[in-house]
Amino acid sequence: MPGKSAQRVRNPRGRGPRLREEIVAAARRILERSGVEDAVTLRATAREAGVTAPAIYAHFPGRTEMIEAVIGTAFAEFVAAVREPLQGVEEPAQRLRAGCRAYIHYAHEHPATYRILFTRHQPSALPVVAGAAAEFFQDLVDTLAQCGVQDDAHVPDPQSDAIVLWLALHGLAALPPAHPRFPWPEQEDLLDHLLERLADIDPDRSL
Amino acid sequence: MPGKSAQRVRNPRGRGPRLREEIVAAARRILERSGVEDAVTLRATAREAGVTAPAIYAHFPGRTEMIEAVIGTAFAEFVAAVREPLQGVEEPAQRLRAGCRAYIHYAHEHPATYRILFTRHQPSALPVVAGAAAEFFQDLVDTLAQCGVQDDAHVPDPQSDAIVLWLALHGLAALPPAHPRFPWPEQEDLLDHLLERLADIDPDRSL
DNA sequence: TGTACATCAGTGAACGCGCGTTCACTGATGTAC
DNA sequence: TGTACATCAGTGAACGCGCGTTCACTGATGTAC
Repeated sequence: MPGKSAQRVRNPRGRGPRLREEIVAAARRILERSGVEDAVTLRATAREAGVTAPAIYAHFPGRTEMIEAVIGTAFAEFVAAVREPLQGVEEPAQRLRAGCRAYIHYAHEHPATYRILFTRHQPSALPVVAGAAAEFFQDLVDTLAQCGVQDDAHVPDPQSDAIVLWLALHGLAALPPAHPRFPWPEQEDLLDHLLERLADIDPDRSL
Repeated sequence: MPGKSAQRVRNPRGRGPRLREEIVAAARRILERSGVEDAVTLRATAREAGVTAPAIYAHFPGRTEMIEAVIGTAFAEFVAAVREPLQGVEEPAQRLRAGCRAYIHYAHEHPATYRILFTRHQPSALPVVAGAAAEFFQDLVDTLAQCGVQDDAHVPDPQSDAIVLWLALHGLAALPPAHPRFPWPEQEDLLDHLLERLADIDPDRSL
């Protein structure tokens, strides 16, 4: 009854819990392949993992909790992906640009995952999610503050500026894929323009 | 078999097509009530409309087309809602502010509808949608151009500025509802800040 | 004015399907004696 | 070293449900004669 292709070998004695990770990974593959959360059924996930449906109940109380686990894992991965390219970059403007690029890049590489993280009807109550969002945002505020945005007619306010920047980033991540017939400019150009307007950072395509 | 509450009376002879509108209206109620598109099943919509499921096939080839009709109707309503408050307002900055407020207002009053219009996996191929989006955006460009954004270190570029403004508006419309645990500032303040940064418009709470 | 008839706006029963979940079970494997 | 036994990692069959869609039908109503 499991997937014909998989030919999964049963986990050895102590290693049962390993299936949990395989289930989450399978669910994430289905999510990205189909693009929609409701394709991630318990049965489809079991098939993808090469296991029968009831086997999932050894690791999750039900489908709801399985999907919550997917969200938690994905959010952690997202935050890591946005942070990773900052390693070793010192100059604030370059840090900001690198982080924003990574944000957009992740969203376009994993559109369905991004959507489940940031556009869901039922927001996840997972502490992981709230924590990760706060962490990500604090990074943004700090970097922006280091950039020392100077606007003549404007009192510096990194907190509010960071929020507006995040809002625009989300727009850039989410809107073009949802309205592909609209004549969007190049993503890179849009990001440059956005950073210029919102963080006073000159375009720099060197990175 | 129809909904107990409805007690619908059958349409008179020539007025069969009226049911089409009732079906779309019923589907939109279910969409907003549930928050998710996949709750808008053919059977649930029929129940809500006070009709049996097969009756829908007289007006739509299937569920897919029924949902497309919902999207088309909703998009037209959205564009009208954003335009309506501009009537009679002449001053460009006030026009821009009024339009943006209406945008955000619509999104928060009809979150599920906004989501289906702007965050769908499968973008609608309806010409209505592409047309309405283009129309809405052209308004934004024109108004922004009339505002005559002046930035010292910046060549005016209403087209790009309008896009960035739209991206941020979308963020403001979509992100706070999806992450309610994040400590967002007041919507109005955020919108003010956003317009100040992206359109050089001073906060004016008079309107 | 009366009646046969066509049409219109639906109904009611049925189909096959995939779903989430429950339950009793199985067979390999480590452990105790 | 051999064997009984407990445990672990699952399987297989079954349930009731709501779904999209098809099909034959019905009953009210306007129209032709």
